Amino acid sequence: MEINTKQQGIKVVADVLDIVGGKWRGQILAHLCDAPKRFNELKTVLNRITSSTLTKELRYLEDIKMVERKIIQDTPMIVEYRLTAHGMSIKDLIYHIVEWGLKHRDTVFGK
Amino acid sequence: MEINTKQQGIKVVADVLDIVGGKWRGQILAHLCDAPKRFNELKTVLNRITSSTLTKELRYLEDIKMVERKIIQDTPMIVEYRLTAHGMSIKDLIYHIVEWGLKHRDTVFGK
DNA sequence: ACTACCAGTAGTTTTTAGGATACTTAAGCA
DNA sequence: TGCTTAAGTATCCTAAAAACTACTGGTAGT
Repeated sequence: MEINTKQQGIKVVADVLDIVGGKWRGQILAHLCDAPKRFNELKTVLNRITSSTLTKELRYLEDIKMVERKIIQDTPMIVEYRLTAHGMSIKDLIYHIVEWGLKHRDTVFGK
Repeated sequence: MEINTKQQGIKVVADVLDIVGGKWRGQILAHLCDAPKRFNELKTVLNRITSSTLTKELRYLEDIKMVERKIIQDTPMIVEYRLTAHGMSIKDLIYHIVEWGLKHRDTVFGK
């Protein structure tokens, strides 16, 4: 199982990590894998993220069609974020990340 | 398949992305998945990385026991980097990242 | 009347990652 | 007598990411 077929593989790794990486994007996607969530739900569950950062990250994920923003009701404004059909495809990958993380946490995250 | 069992899952996502994320770590690991490589081999294949950055990243990966540094010969100093037994376990994950990336590149990396 | 909730926006400041540039040591080559 | 290779170090610097602070408007609760 060769990863680097004509240098294609490695570039893709960088691209994917651009989407899923950073301090918050992976976590946001992971939370949305389980169920759609509202703005403040995400804010609560993502410890210590600020409104402005959360907004920015969500807008980015919308732009690349991973996440959908749906206004449920206005006044009081209620907004729901959910994975798009396309965004759902990330679920498997996130699952693999979690699996690896749980298995190797002691060796790697230790100390 | 629930990801967030008692908030455990999501924290792990952040931790794993810390290891594999950033501009270079994923790429370095991906290259080492295929075969051990020497410092300057990595430097060549990772386009435009600087020596100091490469050194920093490799030291980090050593610290967390993902990568092993082996001096093959001194004067001229020849050093080889390879995945540790433990580091090998990342191969599957990288493979999944590549797979997702290749499948979804058009939708997400387009424009 | 006051307070909190909801989903943000605006502007500024801090932090961090990564880049640029110059330098090192020792051997071998020409 | 330099020039090259290998694997780095040491400093400084910049651009981007994220944090901090303050504010919005309309509604419901006490």
